[in-house]
Amino acid sequence: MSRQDGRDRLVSAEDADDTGATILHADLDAFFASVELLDRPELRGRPVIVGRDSPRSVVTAATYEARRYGVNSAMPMAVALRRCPHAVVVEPHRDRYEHWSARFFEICRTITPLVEPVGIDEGFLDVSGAGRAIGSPRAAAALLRERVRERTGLVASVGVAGSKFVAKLASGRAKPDGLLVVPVAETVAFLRPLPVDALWGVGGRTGERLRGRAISTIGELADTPPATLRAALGDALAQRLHELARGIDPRPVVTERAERSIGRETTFEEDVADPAELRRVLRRLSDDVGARLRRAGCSARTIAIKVRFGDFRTISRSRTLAEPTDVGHAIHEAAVALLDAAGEIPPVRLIGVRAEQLGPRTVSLWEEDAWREAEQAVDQARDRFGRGAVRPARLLPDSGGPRGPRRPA
DNA sequence: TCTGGGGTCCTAGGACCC
DNA sequence: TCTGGGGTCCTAGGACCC
Repeated sequence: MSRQDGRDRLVSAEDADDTGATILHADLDAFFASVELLDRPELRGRPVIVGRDSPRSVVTAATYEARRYGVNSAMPMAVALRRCPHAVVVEPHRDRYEHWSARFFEICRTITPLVEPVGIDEGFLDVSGAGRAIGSPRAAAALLRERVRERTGLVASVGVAGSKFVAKLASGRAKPDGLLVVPVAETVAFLRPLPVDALWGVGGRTGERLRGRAISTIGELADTPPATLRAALGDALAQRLHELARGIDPRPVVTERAERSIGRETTFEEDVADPAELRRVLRRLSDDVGARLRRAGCSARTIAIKVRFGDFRTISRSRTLAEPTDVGHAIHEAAVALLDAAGEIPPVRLIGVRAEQLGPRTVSLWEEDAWREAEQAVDQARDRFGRGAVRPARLLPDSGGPRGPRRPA
């Protein structure tokens, strides 16, 4: 895999053959860190790490100056600071990232309406139908980079290829501040020498498993009989990887995708053993999930909890409801029942709630209606006065809260 | 070194139905 | 009599991605 510090950067010549290479992958360089630099230009040129200042936090993003010291995303903050003690640590500002992310995708849509966001800071563009004003795929990529730089001050690296997967690899190789075209005819030659970890879907575990079978490069994987691969990896993954390794990736650029789950989880600074405390936190998380379901116009059929213990062992429990819900109160009841059913548990490091099996909102018939109305009132007040303006009394510690609304007669 | 939070997809076993 | 097979749903866990 690329080292992420830009040392194996690869960009293509002006005259690279982009015939048929109609997929672009655009990726903002060191996005969160770059946004922080927009707001604090005096930090330019210094190693900057974005992350929370908390004992269990990890690196959210790092500038290239910090990456040169071996600092990378998802690394524990303590490790990062040992490697780069003079780094400047900046707390994340979600709302700023969302703002610039929206600007970025708007600019992408000036190139083509066929834009598929992937997370907050990258996306695919299908430029096969781009008009004369935009030009060839390579010209489209160059124009996109120019517009992003002019209109945001951020830098996008762009990969241009015949498929999503190869375009994504190309943008990764082009970083930072680069543009790489992989000519369609050279796709397989480009792929073969790369390590298997470069394949989409190969992480630490699968990489190890493959190397254990003497499969280290994409070329070696492409040459492995499918049956051998299936035995090692299971049917679905084996087939996907075998195709990707031979440059086969027919996935189209999709502009919209339905959400499949909505969840919220939190890690405690110190493990929590007190069941009452766990229930209170579940309340907060459940109310948040409910609010997000209502905003999305969804109801959930299944509620799941996730609990991680001090030793990092993690369990999940889920339950399908008699009736779908978008009400925090009902989500909380289900979550607490699941937690109780788990029995005696060790102290908890992380707890989370997730709403699954989402569908369009359904009208509920029972007591939830009253809860739903109460929670909608809170939604509206929050919309008017801002987050944090309203906090149901039952969320306050030790209050026990008022009694819930009564079941309709 | 000691591991966040938002997600997606896959596997495997058991229940249940025909 | 001691035992089929396919399909679907549910649940738990795991790998992976950004």
